[in-house]
Amino acid sequence: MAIHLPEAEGVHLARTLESGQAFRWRWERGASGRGAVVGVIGGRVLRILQDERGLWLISPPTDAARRRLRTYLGLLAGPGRLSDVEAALARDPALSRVLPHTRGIAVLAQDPWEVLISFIISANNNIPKIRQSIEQLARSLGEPIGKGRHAFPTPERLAAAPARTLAACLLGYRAPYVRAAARLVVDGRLDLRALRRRPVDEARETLLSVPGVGDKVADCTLLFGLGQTAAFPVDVWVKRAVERLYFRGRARTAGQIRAFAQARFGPISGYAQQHLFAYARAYLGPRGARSGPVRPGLWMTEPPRRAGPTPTD
DNA sequence: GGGCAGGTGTAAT
DNA sequence: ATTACACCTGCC
Repeated sequence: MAIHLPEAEGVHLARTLESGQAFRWRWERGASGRGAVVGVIGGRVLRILQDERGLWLISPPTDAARRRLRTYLGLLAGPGRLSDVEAALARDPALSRVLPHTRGIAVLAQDPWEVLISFIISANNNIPKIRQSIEQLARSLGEPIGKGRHAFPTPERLAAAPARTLAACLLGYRAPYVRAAARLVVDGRLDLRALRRRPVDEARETLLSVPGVGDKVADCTLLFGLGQTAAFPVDVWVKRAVERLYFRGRARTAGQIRAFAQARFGPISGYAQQHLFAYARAYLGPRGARSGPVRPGLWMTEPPRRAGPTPTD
């Protein structure tokens, strides 16, 4: 029998799992949020569902899995209830117009090792291929865990993988980065669990020393893997969104965008980033064109009024 | 086919 | 400190 998670009220499962934080979830019937979704958390296969009555853990129906899921959804740690975070964000005029279309995006608390490698792979790549590479990595190097799924590869397995195996995962020029990162962990020179206890700036500097990790990947690791909800990863989409919503469409550097967001959103910058990313993906085309929805997400409703939120300054 | 895709490393100002 | 440029690979 499925287990209900009343504490997940306010979480929009489809928006959360399709927000580009995690890459290993698969919908069983379309991506609309109807139907169950299957993924891997902590080396276990979980099947979950959200309907009008709430969020359900279908399998395995155990208390251990329930705790695992609750942690994963960020319902334990974090800056507070999702609705409180969103209420705070809604005090921002631009975000107040975005939020009705993006509400319910949780910031996941994932394994920092998996996040680090996944986002090294994400660099200059596209999402379908990122997913494919990660899944292939799991199939070829990860422990089988049933239902045709595999755990994310351990640092040891990844560090020891032959070059041809990584090539077969279509990592391309990122393969050496992935292997080097794995080696750092295996050698004990990169302790991701210890990073969780370090000040955010120090953790960031450490991550930046890892091959293949720049500002964006470091911030993704901080936000999705190390519980640093103040982190604000700036990718092309978020850059477009912020330029459009806050700088009248004028170009800004990624550094300027990041500094702006930190000052404006503080400890919940990461949540703001998720909403801005979702907004941009759904409504902003390449180079911030006003051509309307480019990829109308199935979970999106109608676009924001007219051409979208207006600049505030 | 040149450009793009959730950027980063490197060499050059 | 800032700015070009190349880059695996698949897709348009």
